[in-house]
Amino acid sequence: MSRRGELLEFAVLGLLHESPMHGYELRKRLNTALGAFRALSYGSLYPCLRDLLGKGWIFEASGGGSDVLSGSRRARIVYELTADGKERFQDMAESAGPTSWDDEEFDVHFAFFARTKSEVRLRILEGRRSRLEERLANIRTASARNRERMDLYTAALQRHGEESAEREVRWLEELISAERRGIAVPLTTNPPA
Amino acid sequence: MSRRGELLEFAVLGLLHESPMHGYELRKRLNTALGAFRALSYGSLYPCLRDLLGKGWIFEASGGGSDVLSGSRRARIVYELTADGKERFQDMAESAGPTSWDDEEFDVHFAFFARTKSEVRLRILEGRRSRLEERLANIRTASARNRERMDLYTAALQRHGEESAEREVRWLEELISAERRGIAVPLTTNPPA
DNA sequence: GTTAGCATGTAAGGAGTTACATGATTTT
DNA sequence: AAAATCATGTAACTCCTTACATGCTAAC
Repeated sequence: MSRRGELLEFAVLGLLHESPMHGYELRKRLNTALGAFRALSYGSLYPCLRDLLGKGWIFEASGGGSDVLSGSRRARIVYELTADGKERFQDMAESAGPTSWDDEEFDVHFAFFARTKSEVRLRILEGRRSRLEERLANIRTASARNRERMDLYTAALQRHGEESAEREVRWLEELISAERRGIAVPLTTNPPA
Repeated sequence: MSRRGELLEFAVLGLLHESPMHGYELRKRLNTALGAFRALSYGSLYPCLRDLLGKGWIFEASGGGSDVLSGSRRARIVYELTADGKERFQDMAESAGPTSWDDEEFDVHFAFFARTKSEVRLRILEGRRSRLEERLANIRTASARNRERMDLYTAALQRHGEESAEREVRWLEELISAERRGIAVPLTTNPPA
């Protein structure tokens, strides 16, 4: 029992793998860095951390880091990965199942691609692409079938969704061909001025 | 009790407002036409229909429609809106609260804009825009703050999210200015060849 | 001095999925 | 003859949010 948020656990382990952190900051990173978890609440995060402790994948490293905690605010609990935790993270990053192309799971996997084998990266990128192409096909047959009886706004929404999916497919295509050529990551566009 | 899926109820009423339908088809339309409910299951839909019946907002109009049901497959249950149901739908379409700019709720509201007052449409479009601009601001400060310690893939994911949000803001801007000029819906792009 | 941000947690409940149960019809 | 699609429904379970509870510090 207690299959509490596999995906959330994966994301938390991944962020802690980069550097030790306390809960409050973890939440902020989950909300911004990762596309998934736009609005994750503490009511999910803290119980998740409790479970990870129980499993022995993280431990409390409260006062020890390079973090400046001179002015004492409320005692922050800094979490760090155990050896087991690092192993679990690698297992999760290395495994690509049919759920890995779901919107949220894809985002999380992608965010940790730097610690994923190239071969697995490729499988996930391709899986994601065919998932989106499936979606596109559905939208297209649906809008062909209902052409007449659909009002302008519904059509506009569908068209917008179609365009977004098309853009993501192109993005994936770039990433896939770069991956095949052994290049790390193509920068999507020129950086903001 | 039984505050079962306000949003789902709204969407179902909206689709039935267009034309009577049975559950199976309703699900398909919810999955394709509306951006939300990409993967709605029967386990959510049928209980929802049961509740709507209980509230007297829809009724079973099984054999009566213009639908061809010559070759009898399994008896389909076709639902239709009651007068109360139409009223409820109008109330919901007309009301714009702070939740109306959430991803899913926005999509559903937008899909039914044809039956929404122009003034309300404008409020929802503007609310959605500022929600997205808020999100953009968050992403930008976060990526400025972490510039160094972020690996290429995490950065690429964030950049992609940023671009998607930017595109949606531009899309909204077109819709808003068209709405102000009293034009119905600008076609987003040239139709597919 | 009061609002906003930092920081951690719990209990109750909402909204949905998965897996199950059933069976006809059309396509391959 | 097998597989896919049509069609309806229930029970158990999962994951997450909301609302609550607490208290300190920085900015306005």
